[in-house]
Amino acid sequence: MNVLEQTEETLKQEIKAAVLGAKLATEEELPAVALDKPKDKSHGDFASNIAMQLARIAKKAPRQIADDIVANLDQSKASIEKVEIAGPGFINFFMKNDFLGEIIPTILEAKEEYGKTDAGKGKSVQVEFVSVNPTGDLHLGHARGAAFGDVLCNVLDAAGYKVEREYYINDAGNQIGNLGLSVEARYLQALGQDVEMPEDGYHGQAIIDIANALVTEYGDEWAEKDKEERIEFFKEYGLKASLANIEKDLEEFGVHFDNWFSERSLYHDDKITDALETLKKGNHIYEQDGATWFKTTDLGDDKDRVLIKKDGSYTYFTPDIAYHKDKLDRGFDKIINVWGADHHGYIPRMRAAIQALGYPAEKMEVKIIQMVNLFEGGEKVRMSKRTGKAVSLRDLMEEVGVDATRYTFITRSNDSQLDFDMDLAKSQTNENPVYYVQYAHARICTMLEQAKNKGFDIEGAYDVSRLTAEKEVDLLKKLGEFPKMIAEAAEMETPHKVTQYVYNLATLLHSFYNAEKVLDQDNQEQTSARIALMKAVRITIENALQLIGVSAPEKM
RNA sequence: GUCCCAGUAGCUCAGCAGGAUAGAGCAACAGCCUUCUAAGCUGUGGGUCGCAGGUUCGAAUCCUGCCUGGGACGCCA
Repeated sequence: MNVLEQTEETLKQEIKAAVLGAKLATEEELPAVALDKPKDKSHGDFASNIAMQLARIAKKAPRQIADDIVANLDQSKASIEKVEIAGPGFINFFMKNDFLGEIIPTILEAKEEYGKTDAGKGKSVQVEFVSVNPTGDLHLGHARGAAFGDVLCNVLDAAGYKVEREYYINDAGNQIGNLGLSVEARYLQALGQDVEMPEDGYHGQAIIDIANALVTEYGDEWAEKDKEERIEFFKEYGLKASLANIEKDLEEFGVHFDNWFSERSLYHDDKITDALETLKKGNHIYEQDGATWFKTTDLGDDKDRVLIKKDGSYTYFTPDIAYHKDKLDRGFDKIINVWGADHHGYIPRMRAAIQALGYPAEKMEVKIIQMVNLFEGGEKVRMSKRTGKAVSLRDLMEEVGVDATRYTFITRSNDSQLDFDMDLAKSQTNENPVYYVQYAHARICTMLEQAKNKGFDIEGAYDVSRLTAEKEVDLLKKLGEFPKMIAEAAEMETPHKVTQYVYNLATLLHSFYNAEKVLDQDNQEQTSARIALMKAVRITIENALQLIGVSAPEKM
């Protein structure tokens, strides 16, 4: 627990004691004491709405209750400077700023560990994300999902959860057959033959590249062979090549998976028959029209779903149930699926499956990533699956860069659609928030460099009580919030809070920088205190950027 | 027709585990570089929080209905 949280906790205890002391409510009646940070500084450091909440219980006017509470408050214990009652009955607490003095030593001590907490209490969470079919490149939408999933994992990890990142490889369905046919067509085209792409073929550049690689490696050897044998070979070759591409792109994007789970393994390990058996035992299965059905309507879905088609093959759903059973059987406290918006309709049936498998529905959580609209030159770019014309993750990394791409994706809530403006993301101007934050970091680095050159002792003793200027106090308070912000982002699964936080911190830094001079030969004490502050800000910015997966440059 | 997401400043979006005068960036306007990086700072203007009800001491936030935009509703994956 850091200083700020400790202060808050003590204050809560004192308020509770005061309420009980004033006999406004019994222990059982007392609602949880909540403190929030007022937006307006004139409302103090913390505000409590407890008086309003007690109005009904105590049968008194909120302001009267607030008076009673304040009268019973032992102000010495919680390092309170001043208490005010305001508005309809808010109690505003102004804290003695001495508690802020702890923040800098805490940060300088913790370094890259600053921000981490045990808020998650070691609970295990598995996050499955990206999981793109291995049939081509990752496009814009996948990139958003990748960034979101990865940063969510970073945040969960920092907040004390045990996190596992997993990619589910759909290497067993029809799409792999189509992949084989697509590679074949491209291969024969590369050899100059006039063949058409299959109906549900994959038109992306990635397949053309794979076909070209085949030509380079085998020449026209495969054109001569038996068609069936050829397609079988191309299937496996295409699968391997696609996966390698995907993994390479993701690694370059800074996304690393702990586990790549193959759908095929579910067949080999009899996991699918096991899962079906479990459903059958629970009486969730029936036969109709020559197919096997899962009665998901019993569990909140709006229609029943086929598991085994008339032709005897499984639907996509069936191995996916087995996959989820496998995940749950592995004993995670929670599994999170990050899905594209086009899959949201799939949630009720999966939730039904979770329950039919004997798990509580809440074990699985689905985060839906809304669509990304691409803008270039002020125009919305139309993507076409058929022609394969789409902006890929690779394009983004090459044209925009990893930092700006990741940052941009994490600025918005996952359930808002996102306009991705290529020109803006590429621009190295003040319109682009990622540079604004990185600039703050680089600025501090330059200052510290200068301090060294000018002979200041940047490792020496400092007296934090010298930091009393308004902008210094603002910075200190913001720095103190960092661990709590991470814990909140983890609990609410809202990684975009991190970009918001670090942007605000950068704003305070820039503002401070313009108002105050750090290095002052005539004021050594103030200088050492400010150097320590700058170091703490730098560490916090770097840690925040680290969570987002964005670099913290020392020079720009 | 059913379901999901969104609707907040001119634009893009935060805020939505109910709280005080609704925020940020961009755009607009006016200032700040002989001084640690001007990719920066300071200030001004800008709002029926889609609409209508309801719950509440209190609603952008919760509930219901409607409107608009996007998406999903396969024995495809």
